[in-house]
Amino acid sequence: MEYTINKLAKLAGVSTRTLRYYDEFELLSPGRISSKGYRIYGQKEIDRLQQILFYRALGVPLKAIKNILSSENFDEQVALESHLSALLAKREQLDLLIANVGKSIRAMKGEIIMSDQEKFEGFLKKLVDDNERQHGKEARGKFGDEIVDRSNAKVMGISKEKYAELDALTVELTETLKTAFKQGDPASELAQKACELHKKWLCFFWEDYSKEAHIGITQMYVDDPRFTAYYDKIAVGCAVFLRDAVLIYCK
Amino acid sequence: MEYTINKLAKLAGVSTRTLRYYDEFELLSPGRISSKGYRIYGQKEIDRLQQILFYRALGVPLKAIKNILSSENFDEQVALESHLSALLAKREQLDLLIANVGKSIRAMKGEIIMSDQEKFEGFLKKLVDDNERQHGKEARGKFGDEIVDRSNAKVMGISKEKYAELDALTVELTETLKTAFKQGDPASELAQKACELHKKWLCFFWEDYSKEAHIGITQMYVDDPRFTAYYDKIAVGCAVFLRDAVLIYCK
DNA sequence: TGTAAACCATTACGTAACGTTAATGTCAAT
DNA sequence: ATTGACATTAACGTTACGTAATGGTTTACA
Repeated sequence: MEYTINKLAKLAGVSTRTLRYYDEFELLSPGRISSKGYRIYGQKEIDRLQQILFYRALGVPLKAIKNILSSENFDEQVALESHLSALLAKREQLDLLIANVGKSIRAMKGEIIMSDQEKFEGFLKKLVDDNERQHGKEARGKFGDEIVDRSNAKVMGISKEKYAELDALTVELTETLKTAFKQGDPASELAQKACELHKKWLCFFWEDYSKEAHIGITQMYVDDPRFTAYYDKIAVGCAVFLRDAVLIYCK
Repeated sequence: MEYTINKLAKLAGVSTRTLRYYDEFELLSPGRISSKGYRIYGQKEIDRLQQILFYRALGVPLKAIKNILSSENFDEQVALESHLSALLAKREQLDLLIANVGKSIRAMKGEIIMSDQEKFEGFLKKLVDDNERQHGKEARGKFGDEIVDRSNAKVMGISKEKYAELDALTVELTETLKTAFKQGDPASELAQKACELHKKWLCFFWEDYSKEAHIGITQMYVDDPRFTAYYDKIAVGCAVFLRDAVLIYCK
């Protein structure tokens, strides 16, 4: 089967300009030229274009593609197989980005807090592993493996409706806490109500609730600058206030 | 936390040139300038850079990113959510490419033959959407939303090793089915083994396996010309053969 | 058989998003 | 006081095409 430039362009989903450029660049020359100077592409060129587009989709520069395809020891099968693993790697990278966006959405909803580093995790595949591991370690050190694992599983599998519920709860908690903080007494009724809401909020993530863990996590809000920053966004000193209130609540 | 240009560049995994360019382009200006003219970035800028890189990763031109971020009614949450769906679409595109490469490898091994059109399928995203949507619709009609949704989720989350496993399984299934078909008896041991392999293959995508669904889908292979074509590429009449074998298998 | 629409060609300037180099000033530590 | 890492601006280079402008060719059809 032979194709003119337009036919091939449509088949492959590229512009004619691209094909002319590839010709000029000597990356893909037409199989033959018609009597009036038209470019005619044959089977060989189609297959080569397929290869080119494969590599292009991977972000390989045209110059490099040229080298790859013209190298003496170019084994199509090996090339495709390594190509496949490159694509799979790219997908992993993409999955990371997706996870990161999901995380950002949850962060915005106030469900979690992201550190500056975490904010770029999706872009830095290298750093990710270590980061994640370390972050996990921290939390694990304080509350044990099981709770974290189960809470993770719970976050992952949360349903749409649950999400909305959680969202509403977050707003209520924030508002209550803000008002209680203004009054200034951690033992006040409102402050204790905030504690209850906070407990409910935690139970979205925890399989088992315990007073010790509740106290532990609010203490962590105070100790860890990232969490402190988050609660202090509501009002400066709020993290400490919440911890004090929870200490009374759990007494 | 404040960052100099180099610190921020390392944190975010971009070059300092890029940050200076973004400044010049008025896409991301430093929060303040030191007495000696150094760029100093603060929290606000970090968050903005994160947004920028998100969109950049999607291939959105900087000019457009500028518009998006500066638009009056820019709702971060909505933006992130639409962003997420864009990423998911991108992954679908990538999955298609991966499938295409896998196909090419098998084509090279002489197992299948690809038409010129098929050779470029992975690159034509426009066709994908319609296809995918139509495909989804049909399957939903027959098995209900839930199974499809869950199976999608499963495909999405498939890992590298799992993919290799699936690929190997596909090859084995094809070979077994081909041989069994040649013998001609849907009740034969080999045909029943093909059914078992097919079940295993399905379980890669299905959360819950049931005999009814198994029979249903093989019937669909017969009813839907696209699927029929696929299985008949192995051998003409193969779709019917598989359905008959599965009817016995599930009896 | 004429003619418009569709398709082919080359030439050439435009662009996006930085990379790179050069020339020079600043900071921290020895 | 020097050294090396880091900061600045200025300006030209690069990649992979897009987008005219200008003109010849093929095809459809009235």
